[in-house]
Amino acid sequence: MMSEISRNGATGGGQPGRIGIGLELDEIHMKILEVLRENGRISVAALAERVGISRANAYTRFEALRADGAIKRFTAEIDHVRTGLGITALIFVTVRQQMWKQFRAELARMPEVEYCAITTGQHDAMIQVRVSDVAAVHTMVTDRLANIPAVKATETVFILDEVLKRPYVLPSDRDQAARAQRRPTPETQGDVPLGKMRFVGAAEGRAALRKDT
Amino acid sequence: MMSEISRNGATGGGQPGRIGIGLELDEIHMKILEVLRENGRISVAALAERVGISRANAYTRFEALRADGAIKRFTAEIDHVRTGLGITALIFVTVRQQMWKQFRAELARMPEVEYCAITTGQHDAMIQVRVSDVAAVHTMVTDRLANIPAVKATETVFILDEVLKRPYVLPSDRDQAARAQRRPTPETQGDVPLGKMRFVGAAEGRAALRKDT
DNA sequence: GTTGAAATTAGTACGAA
DNA sequence: TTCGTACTAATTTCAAC
Repeated sequence: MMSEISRNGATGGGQPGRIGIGLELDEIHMKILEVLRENGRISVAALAERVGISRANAYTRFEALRADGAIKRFTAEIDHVRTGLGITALIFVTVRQQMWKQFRAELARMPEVEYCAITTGQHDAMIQVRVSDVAAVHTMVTDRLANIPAVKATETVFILDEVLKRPYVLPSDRDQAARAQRRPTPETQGDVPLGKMRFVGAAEGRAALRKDT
Repeated sequence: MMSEISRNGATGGGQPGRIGIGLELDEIHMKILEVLRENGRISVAALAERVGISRANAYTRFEALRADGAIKRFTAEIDHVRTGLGITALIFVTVRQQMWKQFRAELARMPEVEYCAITTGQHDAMIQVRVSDVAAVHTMVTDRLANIPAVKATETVFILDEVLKRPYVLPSDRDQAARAQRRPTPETQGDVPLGKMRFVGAAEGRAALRKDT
């Protein structure tokens, strides 16, 4: 039902961290992942053909990727609107320090939470919830989250539209985007003042896009 | 590579909207989705057994769910750290009104973007990116996003840890959480001041959890 | 909506390159 | 390692109930 997933170690960049433990991923492994993220139910035989290796090899690599953990699981993407959970919201949570364990434990008891990440910045965590109506969001925030001592404050935002959702990003995508990257002149930074990445004041002229709460 | 997905219509709650078009989802359909989101590669035969229906019935329903769009696709969940994309960041974007089309078009050209949602609140959109190191985030924001005229401002936040990621939330989960919901007293709102859901000031005593930019 | 049997396909094992 | 083949087991299809 729930799953602990890899720590990022956002300081990263330097040490290889957990990378390299287990098998080395070559180009063919990446190709396999590429196919599998688009069609998780493809047969290994068809996979072998699309990647250009023998069936036996495909079975070996497929199993290796699974055993190594590079492939964590296979899943079905579901249309939430069709299943009656058409409302999606993001709740930014400020957590009392040293009460993280409790916060995590409570999260596990909330099935409407699809995703939770610990973030830098103004808040400590972001959770994404899927519910049937806007009232359920309010209930969730005021009744359930508010009852967790670890939660100091929240800020809720509704998702109006999910524009893009890629199955899973892979490094090989970068290569395909190489040409897309060649644009007028990289030096010309346009008219957008983005020197610092954080806390660029961004509250102006967006009176629209606001229909709730 | 990219996929347009369902509009939420956050006003929701009232009209059934797109729900009901196509097939009615009964309890068994939900059970099927439940199994499939956890194990997208299970055989239909095994699925039938776990759900408690005949194989022929399972095939019929499986195909119906696929055709109807309730199941959008099957995908493999990949360990990003193992594939070399260990850094995850959220970029909140303020978009110039009436330049949304351009913004979306540019998004499609950025393979490092895994997710993009249009939100209410302080910003207009949130995008999630996966890259190999923190420098790549900076490059992405200053070189690529800054060059899009539609982008007025951005605010970047790093994800330090992904605590929870459910394959896909279903309404049936709510039922299982019914008992979890029974807690001391729902009226006792604890010590958290959460009357309004939005813009509860949340900048205090979180000096830690900050290692970047 | 179910069961059971045929046809097809998937998964395994092993020797050769 | 990877490939090709033969073998075994399982799945999917299609029929009748």
